[in-house]
Amino acid sequence: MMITGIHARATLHFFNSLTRRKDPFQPLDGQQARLYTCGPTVYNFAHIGNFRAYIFEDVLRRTLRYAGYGVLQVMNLTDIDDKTIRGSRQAGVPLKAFTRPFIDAFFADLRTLNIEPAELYPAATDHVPEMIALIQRLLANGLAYLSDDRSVYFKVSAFPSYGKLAHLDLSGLRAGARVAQDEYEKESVGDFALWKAWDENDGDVAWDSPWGRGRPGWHIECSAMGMKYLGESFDLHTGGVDNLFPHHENELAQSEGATGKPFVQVWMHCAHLRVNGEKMSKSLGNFFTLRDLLARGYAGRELRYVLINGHYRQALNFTFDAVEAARTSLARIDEFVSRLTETAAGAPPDAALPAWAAEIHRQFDASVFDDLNTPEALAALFALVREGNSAMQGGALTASGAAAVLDLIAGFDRVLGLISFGRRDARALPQEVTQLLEGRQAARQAKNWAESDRLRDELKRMGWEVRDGKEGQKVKKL
RNA sequence: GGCGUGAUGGCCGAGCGGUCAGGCAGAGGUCUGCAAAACCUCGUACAGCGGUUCAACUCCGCUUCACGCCUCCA
Repeated sequence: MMITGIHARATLHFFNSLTRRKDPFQPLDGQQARLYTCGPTVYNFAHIGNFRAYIFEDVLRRTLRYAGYGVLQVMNLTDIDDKTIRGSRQAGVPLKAFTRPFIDAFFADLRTLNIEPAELYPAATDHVPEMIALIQRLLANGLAYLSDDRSVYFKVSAFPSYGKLAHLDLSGLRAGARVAQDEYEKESVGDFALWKAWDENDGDVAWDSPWGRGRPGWHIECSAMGMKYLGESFDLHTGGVDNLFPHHENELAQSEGATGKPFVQVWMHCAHLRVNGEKMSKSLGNFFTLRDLLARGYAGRELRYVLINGHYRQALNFTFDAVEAARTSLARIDEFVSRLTETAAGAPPDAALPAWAAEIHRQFDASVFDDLNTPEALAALFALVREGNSAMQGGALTASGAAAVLDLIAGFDRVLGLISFGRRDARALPQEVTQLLEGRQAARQAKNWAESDRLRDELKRMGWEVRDGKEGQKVKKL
């Protein structure tokens, strides 16, 4: 790929939830971005709103690589939590057996959406010792305490900067209904569980610890696994906005409380996907899983297009009209790539792009490097489609020029991930199609338009679209 | 109540103090036997009211409406 490498040391800007500003970004070690992305809780199929976050993270890691950085990404699998435990008990199977199918489905869904795999997918169940060790550090630092029921809580009042990520002042926190049941175990309402003593709802999901049988709290999982694989300080931590508080706030407090070092350089959060103006969520029940949408005949890349057609920090309203529009838009891009490929005819790419393409290249890079502005990047892509088609139509694009533009578009797609997957391979035409085309060719030479149209209709019924151009008939599988 | 986000043309969706977002849909045109594709042209869009400014969709204030977080949630 020609463009690889020329972006080395590109200046990236990301909006940091911690500073609430767009800040310039550099990996701490100058080379490799270490990225922690909160993964799925594997008690059910993920929905398209969840995938908005995973696609945002995918665009992030692709952009980092496009910019010339290495990426080490960790995405955890949350398999210890109230819902996975409840599910496994209801199903009457061990926890690992209960979560396995949802983990498999999750990975299948990632492939459907052309989401690049992370380097590591650690599961909470495999990291309980690390979590216990971290809790011990917090106890030693006076930031945690053991309650009467042998649970361990984080002591928020002992960590003065608590609330700095979510920008919340918890001094006025009032006890809500949910909090009340634990209240007399905790010293303060804002305190949260690091270790939960076993209770009957946990069944046989329990681990031994210095404090007795029990299980880790949700937040400690990400701190422990993040630090294990990415170090005590790393570059980027992402998730949906609803993770900002309490989850990420707690993670930050636990991690910095244990190490005394800054935990994460940049926190990034993507906005919600809405349906009918409301957040799409499992608790509201207004969600579509990827499977639901595939069953309706939509393709992974069409959904991916819809999800990157809006900026990640802006709420996005999911509509079927938008998916239909995505389908048409993608067809136009595919058509362009085909024409370009034909024009290039295997020629080696020119060293320099045509001037118009070079300008679009600049625009594309500026867009994605500025806080992942994918809508603008798509606009640049369409500018390329328009200018390129125009140039080819006017015979102004040489084979080598077309090859160079093809390389450029392939470069764009390293970030967007829309073009190079989900397209049907060109296959040899079936015998009967070839015959009909030959018959049609003869009819056309005889200017027998009625017969020509009839054969075109027949081919269409068989699922082949024919177009007539200067070079003769072109056929495409519908 | 606290913190925060948003209101852009039929739909989706960027953006900036002063020449264009972009896509889809629609209208007209070029090309074509026709069709398709492609290209060209076409929309008095920036919630309302004030203010700042030579100039505001873009900055400030207020109003209205919508959405999110405030210990399940991507």
